[in-house]
Amino acid sequence: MDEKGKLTIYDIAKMAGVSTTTVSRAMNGTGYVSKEKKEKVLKVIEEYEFKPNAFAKGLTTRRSGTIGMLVPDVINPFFATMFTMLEREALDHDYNVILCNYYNDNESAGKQIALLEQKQVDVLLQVGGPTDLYDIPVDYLEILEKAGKNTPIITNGNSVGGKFIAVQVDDDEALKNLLADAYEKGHRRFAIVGGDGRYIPTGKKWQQFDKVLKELGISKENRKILEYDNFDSYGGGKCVELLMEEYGRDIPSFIIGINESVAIGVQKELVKNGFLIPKDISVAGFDNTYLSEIVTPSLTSIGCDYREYAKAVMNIIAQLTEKKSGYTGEREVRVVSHLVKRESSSYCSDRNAH
Amino acid sequence: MDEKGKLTIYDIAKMAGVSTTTVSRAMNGTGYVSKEKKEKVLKVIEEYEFKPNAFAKGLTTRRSGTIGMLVPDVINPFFATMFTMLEREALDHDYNVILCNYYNDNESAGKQIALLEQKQVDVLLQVGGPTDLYDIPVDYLEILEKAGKNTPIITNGNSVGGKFIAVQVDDDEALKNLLADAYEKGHRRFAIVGGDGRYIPTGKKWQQFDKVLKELGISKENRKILEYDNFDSYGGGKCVELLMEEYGRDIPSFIIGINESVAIGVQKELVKNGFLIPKDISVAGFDNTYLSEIVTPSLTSIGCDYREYAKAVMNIIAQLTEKKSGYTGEREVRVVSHLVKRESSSYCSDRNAH
DNA sequence: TTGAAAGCGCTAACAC
DNA sequence: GTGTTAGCGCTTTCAA
Repeated sequence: MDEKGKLTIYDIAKMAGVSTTTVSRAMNGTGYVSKEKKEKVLKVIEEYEFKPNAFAKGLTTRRSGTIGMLVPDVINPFFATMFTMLEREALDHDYNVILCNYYNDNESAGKQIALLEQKQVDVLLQVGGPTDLYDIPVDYLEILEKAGKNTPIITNGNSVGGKFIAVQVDDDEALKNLLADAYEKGHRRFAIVGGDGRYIPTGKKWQQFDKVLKELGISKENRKILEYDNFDSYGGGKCVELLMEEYGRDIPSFIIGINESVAIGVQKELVKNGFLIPKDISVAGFDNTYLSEIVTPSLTSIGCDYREYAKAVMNIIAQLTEKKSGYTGEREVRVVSHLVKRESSSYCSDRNAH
Repeated sequence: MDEKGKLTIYDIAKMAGVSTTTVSRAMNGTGYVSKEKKEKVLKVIEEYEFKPNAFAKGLTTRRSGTIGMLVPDVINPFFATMFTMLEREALDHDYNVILCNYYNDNESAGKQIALLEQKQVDVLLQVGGPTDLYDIPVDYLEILEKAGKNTPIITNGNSVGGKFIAVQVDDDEALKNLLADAYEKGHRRFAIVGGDGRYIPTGKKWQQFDKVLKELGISKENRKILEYDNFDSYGGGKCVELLMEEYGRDIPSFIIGINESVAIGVQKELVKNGFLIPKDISVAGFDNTYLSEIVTPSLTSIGCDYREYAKAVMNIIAQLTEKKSGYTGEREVRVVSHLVKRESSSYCSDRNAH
């Protein structure tokens, strides 16, 4: 027992009348231990609530049981939900998650990654931010690749040609359903607003938006893509302003925000300008966190099952940390989204206007 | 250099032509090192981007540079904001935060705490949940106290007679200002809804609500306290239903939700029932996260400066981990809240009705 | 001002 | 099946 009163494996070994090896084996289920000794050891451990020192363990095993997760902003419910579900899965595997916010500040991200490396995280998961870009900035990529030499990296965007593992959200089918349904309900003028085309998730949504509407026979000018380099509700409001500058009050009847925050900003600005939702304009968004549920009116939204996403990630991590062979699974995994219809979208009120 | 290609302090020592002791001293600023050697060592470290293994370091120093933070639910922006600000402060001190959600499940919390103990977190911070109770359940308290023998514990509620350190949010002054302003604007019938009186934050808000209104001469029946054991928007909606059951449409003109989520639920349910906010009813809440800003109408809210809160916590942690003396500061620290008025509260439309 | 050497608490060959 | 022993990579006495 050390000075702080903490038990060590030696104390347990002594009390159970066995060697430390046997204690270690009994705890971890590695190697042979007779049933009686195992029970004895486990009983002592339980009785004294022995908790092995993770530092000593990590020093020898070179595994920490810790996942480093990098996100731009947990205050955004999308990332919070991602984290929450991952953490829940991780706990089932006796993993912890160190969550790092980097506020879209690549320098801060660099510092965080260095700290995570020191702490010997078993894997680095980056959700959102630079790894979502088609072209990751070279300086940032360099930081990641250096870390990647010792630590596997998972992203939700770019796999950089298989260097990292990407677990992506696939909105294609759900977006198609959303648009088909809107068409069915009489909408003929659409817009998708906000976001930045350099980002993979934005790019994919745009492509599918354009493709599906084209197939439905919607003309180019009625399938408006409005880029606005901002992913929060402020950006959504701004987009409505821009639409009104262009069309006056005759703006598209179906507006999709590039993510949930943008869609909420769109709603707020529409209401401010006297539009009724969904009577005058229908609105939809992505991400489908609890926010879509609580805003007024509640928001039609496309999002993945976060639990499923977390399971996919944990599944990869489990494979990654099994020392036996290297990782042999896919370098790009997809988790599909679903459409949840709520109050913000409905029939087009003047289906013959256009 | 070990098999994974990672540098050790031995490699650095060799390259710099000094002993490992000197390298250690140069890195950590402990003990004497001549200027030249120090510079030499630091140059080598920088050049090879040496990152000392935190396990080995922690094994000897018994400090991890990690804070364990326990919250019921990071998806709730209140906790997310708390975490974000703490993490930012922590990073400035080269600390990381391991965030643990326990979903109001004390058993899960127990498992998380055990894991955090193994990982040798320097301090345990619990925000929300059982530690907010005037009477912490004995089984939970036992878990905490056991952990507390090796690890200092900070809560935002109960200090359990000085056993833990409590950093509390003090809403008293801001709540007084809110009520005085409402009175000024003609409101004479008030309600504070949601929450559970066994929780310290709820209890304190109730006390102040009652005290201030009494002083303003508001009768007992016009300073309604409606308990509802639920802290989310669902609970807020439910409270409006209950008020309407009791008063019909003649409900109090000024309704305060016990927290932000509840207030948002109140707003949503009022709108659903055809009330206009703030024309018919004014609404206010607590917490004042970005949600208060983005909901429609934006919500008048009372909340602390989270940055300031985080600084207070980090300040304590810094003192706690300075080995020299034990912690000598206060066992209960307060961070004051401020009132932010927004669209949801305004004049009472029928100031002479009661 | 510097370095040799002894741990920190655990795991994993290896030998029995 | 079980135990002995040699590390893992750092810090920290202690002696020089």
